[in-house]
Amino acid sequence: MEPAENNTRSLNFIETIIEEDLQNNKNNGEVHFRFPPEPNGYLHIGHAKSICLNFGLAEKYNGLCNLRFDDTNPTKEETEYVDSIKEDIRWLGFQWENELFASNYFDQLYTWAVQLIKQGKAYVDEQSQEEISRQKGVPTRPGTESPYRNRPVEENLLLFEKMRNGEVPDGSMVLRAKIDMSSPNMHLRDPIMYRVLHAEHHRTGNKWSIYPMYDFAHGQSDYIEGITHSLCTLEFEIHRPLYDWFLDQLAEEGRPRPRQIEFARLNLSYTVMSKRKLLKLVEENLVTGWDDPRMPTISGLRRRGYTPESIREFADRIGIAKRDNVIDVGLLEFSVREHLNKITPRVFGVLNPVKVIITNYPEGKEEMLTLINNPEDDAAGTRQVPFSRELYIEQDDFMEEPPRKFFRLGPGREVRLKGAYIIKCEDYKKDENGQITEIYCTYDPETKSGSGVQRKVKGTLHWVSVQHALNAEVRLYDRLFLDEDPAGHKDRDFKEFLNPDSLKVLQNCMLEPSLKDAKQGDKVQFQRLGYFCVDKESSPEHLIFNRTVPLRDSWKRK
RNA sequence: UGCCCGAUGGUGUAAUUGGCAACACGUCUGACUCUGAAUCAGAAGAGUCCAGGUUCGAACCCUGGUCGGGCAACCA
Repeated sequence: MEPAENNTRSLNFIETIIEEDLQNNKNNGEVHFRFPPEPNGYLHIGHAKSICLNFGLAEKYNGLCNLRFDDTNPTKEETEYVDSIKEDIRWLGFQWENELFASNYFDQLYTWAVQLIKQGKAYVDEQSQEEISRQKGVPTRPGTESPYRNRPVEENLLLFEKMRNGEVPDGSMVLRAKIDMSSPNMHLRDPIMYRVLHAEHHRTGNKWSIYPMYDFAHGQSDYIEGITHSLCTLEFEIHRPLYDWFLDQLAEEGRPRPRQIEFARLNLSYTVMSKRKLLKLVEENLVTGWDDPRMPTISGLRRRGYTPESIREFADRIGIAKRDNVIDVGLLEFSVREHLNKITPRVFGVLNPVKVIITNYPEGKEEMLTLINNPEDDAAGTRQVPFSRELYIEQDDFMEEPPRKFFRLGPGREVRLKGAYIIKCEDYKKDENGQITEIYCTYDPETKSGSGVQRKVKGTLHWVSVQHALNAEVRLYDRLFLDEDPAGHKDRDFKEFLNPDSLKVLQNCMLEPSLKDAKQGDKVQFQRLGYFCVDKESSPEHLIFNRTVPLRDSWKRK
């Protein structure tokens, strides 16, 4: 196997480590990863980065990747989240080797805890939370030792037993590792291993009244599963000495010993990424749910019309490193456009319709015109679109007093109706508000598309035949926040930066009839406008399209 | 004022491990165009946080600073 040889792309720092390990035949040349979400919320694009990293590395180096739910805190975790997480990972296109739970290891963890007690390396502390936290000291000053720190092993054993048996109330006791209260690393100041929690666990029910803390569970879970490279985000860097300390006590010779490696989490401009903040948006109904198309959640992006391929491509583009970063949301948008451009059929949809009447086109006549479905994909074929005397075009495509560089319709101007004819604006009608109500045009029968005419006009418009048009609702989504870094302001709440126009709902949009049977999730390009997909709330009676992302627009930008 | 990380165009990531900074997004030109899209061609934009040092040669090594992030939950 020569992973990197047919790929000239340079390695990121984690791949470099892995290839070194492989070369040294560390862990018998095997690599095993895991993605370890806590089932306390929905996955977001930041998790996607981690998923793509772990599963991607497993694929690249012919290894395995587990899915492990880090479910050590029953007060926050729910099955609903387990299910959504699995769905999202599968949707992204990855398959885990084993579906596991940290709670699978509660017995083993308990055994290890007892072992540490017996070795005099753990003790039961009966002080209050406040007391313990006070003794912990501050980063710049050492802590002080608990009065219970040196109680006899037998007593510790007995008390720990009581904790497990549910004989003591929540918060009354904890099991602590005996390490070093004066360590400059706060996490080494006798960290808590177990707390008493009389809570029902989503998997173990009421079996336990004590639950291990992250630090006592994570590394050992990795070890049990034979994980070789345990990848996590930077905030766990300071935990690594503790991760290693537990393994030093418990790991046996000859078994793969996991190595924790930290990388920088993803930050995206114009959004927030913390589960807490996302939960807030959901709870306060500032969005419609975890899968609101404006959310950076996987389910939100899916509903918005993103493809798994585009997200994986994005994850690939942003790279892996250790420095803090903020990725321009434009890069995400570029990634979807790139994919959608290749795969979506082009269709006509008029979002803000205004009627065009072609005065020299026979009344009652209609013809079927042949349109190319996707110029990027010959296999996509063609479709028939009805043309008739009365059409809808976009309001934006007509101006009473257009500037020179406006290539669209205006009094006396000519444009091509895509796939149809060149028309000329002869007249128009306004209502009392100055709103254009009807535009009168003549068409040139000699200019039918495909007839070989050479006459050129600068502008090309999309259109929909009035009598054949499908009525639809279209939801235009924009970024959720107006500020590049809504969570980055010390004195302002991130919600102050919500974009009031992040959703515009348009009714009575006019679509070409081929969209009649569009199904949930179908993706199309409304020509000249953007990429859209059929929302889950859509029905044949009431079509609803979400705008995934607009087309690049070098006209509007000026 | 402790400890741990980090610092390369506007944004991200690279640089064959010491050999005169590359790629992508973005921006700007232009070509093409029956999508002002896509595509194609080109341009601008950093001299690698700063100051020393080692070296024929430093983004890479050393020293000292500066700035940014993280760490004081019975959360993960």
